[in-house]
Amino acid sequence: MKNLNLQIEISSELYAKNPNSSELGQSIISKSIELISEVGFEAFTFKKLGLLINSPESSVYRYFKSKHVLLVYLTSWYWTWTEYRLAFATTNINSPKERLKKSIEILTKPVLVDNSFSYINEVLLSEIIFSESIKAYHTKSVDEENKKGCFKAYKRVVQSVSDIVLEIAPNFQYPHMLISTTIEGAHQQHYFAEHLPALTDFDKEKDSIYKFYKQLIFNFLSNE
Amino acid sequence: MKNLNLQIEISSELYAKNPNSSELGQSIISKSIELISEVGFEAFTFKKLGLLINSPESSVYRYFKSKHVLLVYLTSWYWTWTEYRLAFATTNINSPKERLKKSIEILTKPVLVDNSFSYINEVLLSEIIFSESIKAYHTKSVDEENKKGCFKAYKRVVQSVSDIVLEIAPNFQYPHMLISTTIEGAHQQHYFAEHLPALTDFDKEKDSIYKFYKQLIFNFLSNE
DNA sequence: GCAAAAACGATAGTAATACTATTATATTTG
DNA sequence: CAAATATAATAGTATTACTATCGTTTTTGC
Repeated sequence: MKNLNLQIEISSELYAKNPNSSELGQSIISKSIELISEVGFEAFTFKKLGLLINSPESSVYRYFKSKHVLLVYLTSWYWTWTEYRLAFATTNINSPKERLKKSIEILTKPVLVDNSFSYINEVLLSEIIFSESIKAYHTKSVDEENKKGCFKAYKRVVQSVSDIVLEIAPNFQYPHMLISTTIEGAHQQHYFAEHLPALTDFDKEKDSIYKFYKQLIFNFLSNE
Repeated sequence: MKNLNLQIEISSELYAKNPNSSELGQSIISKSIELISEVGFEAFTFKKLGLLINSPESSVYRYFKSKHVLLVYLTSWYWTWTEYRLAFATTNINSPKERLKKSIEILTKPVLVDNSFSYINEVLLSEIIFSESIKAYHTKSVDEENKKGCFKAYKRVVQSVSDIVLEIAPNFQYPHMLISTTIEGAHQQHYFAEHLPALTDFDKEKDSIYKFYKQLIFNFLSNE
């Protein structure tokens, strides 16, 4: 996967000027990932970003019309990239159960190795997605942005994994619910483990979140 | 429950001056519920609230030191109230499965009837909790606020339902995960149904979210 | 290799937000 | 009824999230 030279293509709705098209644009992306993961999305401002990249705020605004749109861009990048990861992990595997298992792994475990997809640190990006992505669609402008297709990549991911679920249990009524519950749930459980441990279950072993959702899904489907 | 004259007591960490102690305080609470559910938490400001209650911003600040603290107060009120609802719904029922079922109902269905707990509109409040409560603990100040006990009521709710789960399956490893996944998941599925339907499953019947989580939990436990 | 276009940097400015501070008036309460 | 407390009215501040202008640099298309 490292050397395929894939281009993650992001819908032009999500930027004013394609950040992939210039050095400044690329450094806006890579440094904003660092800055958001450092200070959180609330405290992240284009002014601070400007200082980091030695450019004025106004230059950042030429690429993204607001910090919110930038976050939506980052989530879209992440889900497009995750689509590829899912495709690679499940291709050539016959057993749908095996494919589902691999998919659950990808959806519930944070990324640990930076494949260095060009200028993007995927480890930090996945941390941002896990802890901040909900803010990308929990706004008053969801409907409008959804119409413009800003969340297509995420929806495709949910759809493709739901399709595997339906291979295993063709009459199952809630495939999308099950998968979006798993994705969002895993993100939150990671957050709880770090900040509100009373809401989760303390784990000596690292993989308890993955194990929990794997078991949850397979138990559910086996009783269908 | 209506006529018990219960007082929901909220920890004094969550206000500068107890809003329950004066007319102004009570109208701050009731009108902020209306305003937040109307314009969303982001667009909610103490200035707009001041206009609604015919008082200056500065008076609101005497009760709550920020709009964030006010949101935490509202969620704390909701979970304290929900604790009572759970207790009433499950008391005198021997079967733990029956108690769990009733609890799931309370946790996953939005409130439809305003019991009119004094000045608080519980229907609107539950809508706020379903769509905005995540913003109360997804901040950089979680740890600090958690230490002060701001999220105790929520944790007690998760604990008490987890205890029922453990009655049914004493060796189950993930009771808190299961319950917090259900609570947060149900909230999100309601949001998805309204704004991002591709992430959920379209329902002719109204109760599909409740049914989904009920089935999820009982299938999980029956395989233990 | 040069003109036109595009991108960028530097700077200024604005409306709104999230508060804080001050003081005078009204209300409560012991 | 005096003292304490609560409230209203008003002003002010730092920060945020932008928008606007303009001169300089860089890119590009011929």
